[in-house]
Amino acid sequence: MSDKCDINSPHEDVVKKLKKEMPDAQSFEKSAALFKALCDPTRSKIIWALDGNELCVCDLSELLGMTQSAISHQLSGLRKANMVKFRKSGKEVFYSLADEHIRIMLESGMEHANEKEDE
Amino acid sequence: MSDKCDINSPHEDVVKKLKKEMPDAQSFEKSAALFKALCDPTRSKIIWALDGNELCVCDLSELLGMTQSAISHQLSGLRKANMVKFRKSGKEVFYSLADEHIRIMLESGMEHANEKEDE
DNA sequence: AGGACAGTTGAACAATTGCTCATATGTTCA
DNA sequence: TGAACATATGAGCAATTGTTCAACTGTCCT
Repeated sequence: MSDKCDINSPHEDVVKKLKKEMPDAQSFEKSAALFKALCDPTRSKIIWALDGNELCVCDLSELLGMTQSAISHQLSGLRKANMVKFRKSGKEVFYSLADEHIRIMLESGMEHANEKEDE
Repeated sequence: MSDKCDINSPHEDVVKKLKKEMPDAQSFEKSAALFKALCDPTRSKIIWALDGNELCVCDLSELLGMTQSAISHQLSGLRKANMVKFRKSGKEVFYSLADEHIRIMLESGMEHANEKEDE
């Protein structure tokens, strides 16, 4: 833990206030989980592609130029996080977005990232 | 790569269209980097705390109940990603948010994560 | 100068990640 | 039934992550 920084710091009050206002750990965990789905390019491509489209693993595999297995593994993670849902039809499995939030987050993330040409 | 799924798939057109519309790899990398700052609870707590407040390492360390070293390492990462800026004053180093986007993203992420009580 | 404090940094480590490869399941069609 | 296909999954592996620990830099104060 902290070696107890200067108790008379001019920031003591702010820290105290923040401690009270700070959302509980679980809230941070949840939002982190949401962002986790988007912090990997492969996953964000998948989510981008599924935005408005119902696609099978094979479609995604071709679109992203990646192994069917790699895609399937990622989808499995997104499934566990309730970010995508799926529908089986014969041999194929069609995936689509299960979460409205994640779509919105990706869209604004992509916007922001591209406004940020300053680095 | 893909073992070439059924070429006559009813989704071939969609895939073709998506291939054309798909943003370049770099765009995805950039947005992923933005989300990466937020996908870890420690980092998102730091960003939350710095939202509107200029805090020193020690303040953050006390607020989060974590080692000063752990905080410093995380800040170093956020610095490299241009997410935070800092100002030295005597022994202390004051950090603040350098990026408007990240603030907005965290806020909406926290909102969305908490609306999502359904799991 | 010397001690105390704030912060940074690098090495080390366990845990996690993202992928590949091989294999398994389940479906369609001849 | 058996071959071909779409997908899922587990083991294995290299790379990355998040933290700790110890050592270091720089500043203030006496």
